[in-house]
Amino acid sequence: MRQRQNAELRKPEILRNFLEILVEEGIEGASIGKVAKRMGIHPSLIMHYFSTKETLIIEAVDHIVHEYGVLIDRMKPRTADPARRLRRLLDTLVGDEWHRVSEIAADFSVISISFRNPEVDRRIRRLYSLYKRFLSGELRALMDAGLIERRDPARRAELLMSMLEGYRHFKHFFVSERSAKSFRSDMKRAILRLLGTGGD
Amino acid sequence: MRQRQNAELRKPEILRNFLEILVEEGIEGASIGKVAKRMGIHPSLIMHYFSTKETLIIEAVDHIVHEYGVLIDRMKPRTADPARRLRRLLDTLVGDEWHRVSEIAADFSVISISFRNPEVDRRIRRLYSLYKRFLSGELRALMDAGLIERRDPARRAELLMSMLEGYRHFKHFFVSERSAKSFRSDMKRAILRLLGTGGD
DNA sequence: TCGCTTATTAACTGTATATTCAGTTAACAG
DNA sequence: CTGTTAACTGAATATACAGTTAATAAGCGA
Repeated sequence: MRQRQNAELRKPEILRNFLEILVEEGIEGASIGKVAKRMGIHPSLIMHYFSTKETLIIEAVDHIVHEYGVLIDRMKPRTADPARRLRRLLDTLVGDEWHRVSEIAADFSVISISFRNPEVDRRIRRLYSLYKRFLSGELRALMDAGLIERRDPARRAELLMSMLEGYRHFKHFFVSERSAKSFRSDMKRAILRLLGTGGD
Repeated sequence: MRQRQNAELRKPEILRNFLEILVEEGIEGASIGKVAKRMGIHPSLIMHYFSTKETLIIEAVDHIVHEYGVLIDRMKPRTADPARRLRRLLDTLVGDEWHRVSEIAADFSVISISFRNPEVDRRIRRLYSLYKRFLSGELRALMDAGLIERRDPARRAELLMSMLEGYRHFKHFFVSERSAKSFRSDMKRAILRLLGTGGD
C-alpha cells in the first residue's frame, strides 16, 4: 500500500490519466489496465471508484463537456458596446484558446462514442444546445444594434456553428500546409460576410 | 469447408463485413473474430487474406477513400454553361448523394484512426488534396465566367471545404430537430454569399 | 487503543483478442 | 490420374480485457 489518498484526489487523477490515454491511443486503446499501469496502481482500484468502464467513459465525457461549458460561459460579453462585442466574439470563436481546451483527438473519440452510446450522445446534444442558445442571443443583440443583418438568429447561429465546426476540423488537416494565421483571417472574413456586416 | 470462393470474391466480402461492423460498433468494437462470426467462417481465413488487422484496416480505409474519389470525379461538369455548373456543383455538394456514400459513423472512425495511424492520415490528406484541387479548378472557372467574386481560388476552396465539412458534421446533430431541407437551403445561400455572387 | 470506514492490493474468473501453424480439402492444369 | 496451388479449418498460442471477491492496511474518531 504505497500512497493513500482520498476519493476527491484519486478520482480526478484517474480521469485525467484516462483522458490522456484517450488522446494518445483513442477509445480503442483506452483500457482500465493501461490507466492503472500508467498510475502505478492496481486495476481493481479503478473499479473501486468507477464501478464499470462505462461510467468511467461517461465521467470523462462529462469532464470534457464541462470544460466547453465553462468556455462558452467565459465568452459572455463584459462590455455593452456592440462593436467590441462582435470583435471579441469573433476573436474567441476562431481563436486559439477555444481549440486548446480539449485535444481534438479526444473530441473525435467522444463523437465516435456518441454514435453508439446514447448517454454520450445526449451530453453532446445538450452542449450544442447551450452553445446555440448563447450564439443566438449574441447574434440577436448584434442585430438589434444594427451591426449585422437582421435574420432569424437561431438559424444564423446554426450556420455559424457549422462553419466553426468545419474550421476546427479543417485546421487540423491544413494548419501545417499553410499558415494558420491567414486561414484564420480568411475564416473571420467569411463569418462576417455570412452574418452580413455593412462593409466587405 | 462450406463454400469455396476465390480471393476476388472473398476479400471484398470480408472488407464489406468489416466496414459494416465498423459502422455498427466503431473501431473499438471491430474485431477479426466478429467479422468471422458474422460471415460464418474461421478467423484464420481472414488472416489468410489480410495477414494482419492493420492491413485490413488500411484496405477498408482505401475502400472508403476510393468511393469519395469516385464521387468527386462524378462531380466533374458535363456542361460548359457556367451558371448551370454552379447550380449543379452546389446541388451536389449539399445534396444527399454525397452524404449517402459512406456512413458518417465510419468516417468518424477513420478520422479517429488517422490520429494514430500515419498511413491512414496520409490517405485522408491525399483525398482532401484531390477534393481541393477539384474545387479550386471549378471556382476558378466560375471566377473567369464572372459568376463569383474573383479571389484566390485555392483559399476560397479551403473555406468552402471547411463549411461543407461543418455542414456534414452538424447535419447529423440537427437534422431531426429541424427540417433538413431548410438547413440545406440556408447552407446553399451561405455558400453563395461566401463565394460572392452578385445578388444576395 | 478499539473499531469503523475506506483505500488499496492480491488472486482470480471467463471471455475476447490477434496471430501462428500444421494440416485438410477442393479446383484445376498437365 | 497426378501434382500443385490456393482456399480453408482446427487447435493452440500468449496476451489483454473488464469485472468479482476477499483479504489487508491505513487513517481517524471515540
